Amino acid sequence: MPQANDAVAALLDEYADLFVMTGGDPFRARVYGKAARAIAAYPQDVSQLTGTALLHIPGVGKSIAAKVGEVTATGTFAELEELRADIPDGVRRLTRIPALGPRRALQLYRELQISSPEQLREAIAEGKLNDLKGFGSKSAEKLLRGLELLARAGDRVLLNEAAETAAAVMTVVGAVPGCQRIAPAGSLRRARESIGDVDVLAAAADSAPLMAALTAMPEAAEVIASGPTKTSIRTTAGLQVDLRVVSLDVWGAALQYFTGSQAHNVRIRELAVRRKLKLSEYGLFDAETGELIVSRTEEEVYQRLGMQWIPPTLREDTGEVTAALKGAVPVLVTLDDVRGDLHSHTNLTDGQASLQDMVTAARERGYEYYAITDHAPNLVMQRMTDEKILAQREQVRALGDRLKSDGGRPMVLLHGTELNIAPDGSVDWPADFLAGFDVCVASVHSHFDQPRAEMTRRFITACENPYVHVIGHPLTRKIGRRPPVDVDLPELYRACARTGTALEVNAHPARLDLPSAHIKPARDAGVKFAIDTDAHSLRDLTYLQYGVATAQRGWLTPEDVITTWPLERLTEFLGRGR
DNA sequence: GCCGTTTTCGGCCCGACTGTTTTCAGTCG
Repeated sequence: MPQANDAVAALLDEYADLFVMTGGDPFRARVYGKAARAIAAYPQDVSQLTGTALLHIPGVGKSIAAKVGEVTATGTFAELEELRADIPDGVRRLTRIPALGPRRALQLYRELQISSPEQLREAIAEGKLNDLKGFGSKSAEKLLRGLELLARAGDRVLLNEAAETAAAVMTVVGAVPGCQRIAPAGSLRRARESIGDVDVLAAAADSAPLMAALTAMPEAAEVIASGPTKTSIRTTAGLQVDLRVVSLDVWGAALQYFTGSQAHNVRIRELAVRRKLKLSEYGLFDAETGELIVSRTEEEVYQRLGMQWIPPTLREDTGEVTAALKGAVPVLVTLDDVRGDLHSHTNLTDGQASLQDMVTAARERGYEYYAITDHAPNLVMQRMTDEKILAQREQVRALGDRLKSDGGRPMVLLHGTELNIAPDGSVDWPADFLAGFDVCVASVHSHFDQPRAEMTRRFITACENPYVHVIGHPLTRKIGRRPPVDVDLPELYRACARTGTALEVNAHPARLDLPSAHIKPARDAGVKFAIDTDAHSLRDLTYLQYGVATAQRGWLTPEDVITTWPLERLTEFLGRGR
């Protein structure tokens, strides 16, 4: 989706937030938020659209279209600037603290002049909140926990944002004459769930024009450091980007070195030393003579150290070096292995796109099967009814039939739902109704704070429901924003393995849930996985890659992932126990 | 502010939970 749309959407979102803070009509604020999401998901660049064309975007009327035009012309709009003048930016950041919403954030600012998380922490420590109306001891405690979570997330960004920044840098720097190769490195290449700074490695005989291209980018707000081998900038979005340039003949050694992780590199270099070798970003050398042995490719470097090449997603020093020495590195699941998606939404509930558009986009991705799984009635805000979901089923069946006969790429449509796991483990519909679905994902959407024993019981009850096939976003965390639920994981894994219930690897970059660290233990307990996008828009479908990378970080092979299986085998899995 | 009619203004995803409070505001999904 066009980048201009993201920028416009961000401003509308900010306006909606500030508008709510100042006590504005919440319905009006909601319209801005809704328009922002629609614009972010809109396939055409809104800065290129005329006023009347803008009105075709759902939720955009005359007033918002005019603001979009103003943003295109000036980079902002007047009403937003007025609110910005009233409320410091830090107050909006306060609302990123879980349990602190817009109204109380503004209260903190108006009554105690608190305009940053740091100031809030101090105020709590000094007991200043004690005599503030509406804030009791529980509030202070909860805010402190929220502050901790926020601090841990720090200035790190989600994987997709880092990847998009890297892509922009690679497009610009890669186009400079003399740039022979360019690739992402660091934690981005390893696909960690959040990224502190973006590392890009390039090869060129002369680094100067590449560095100049980076610092000249309009997104470069600040040049932190600039030299012949490394240049660092901070983007307008506050993200640090490091560009390193090496000569092409040391590409492999440099890529290995800058990909890390640090722990992995330490392990590898220790191994080199024991073999009377020395490994650096410039190559693998004979430790005594200093003679260069290999440096051109990563494969050569690993091979000369007596081990298999290790996929970047495994380089965390969690057993991959030992495996590589034994020739036992698993053949990891790849994007090409994935045959379908079992979790997606349409605008029947909270998705942005129509059934037809989602299906068309899924088909273009080359899926063999694709499931529509809109929300179920117990998530009341979604207003789902039996009638609506059954009517959708008719549409899905009809569309599925058309796909078979229109001569296009074959893709089987599945009709499912995303159920809500109630605090007692029950789900929205009784067995006879659930039996009508091809696939049921069941997820926790509320009551995140249940004690471990209850939460564990809750999940196990859901697993034991024969109509529940997949547990969606199992830990329900949002990276940097909401902690995972407290559940006895080994118990959960045992229940999944016993009942043949798959755990989802939710591909959304804000979720990546089940988190990679938990995937391998679950796999070892006999659990199968579904890599799903949980797509709420056409763009979300492209996030599948992050789910695959997360699965790789969990050492998964295609055998472990039901969404890589042929339809026949998948169908058998979905039909078990009935 | 947008939408869809009821075609000119009323309704807008709705309910539960929490912590605070004596009846409810704020937050969340």
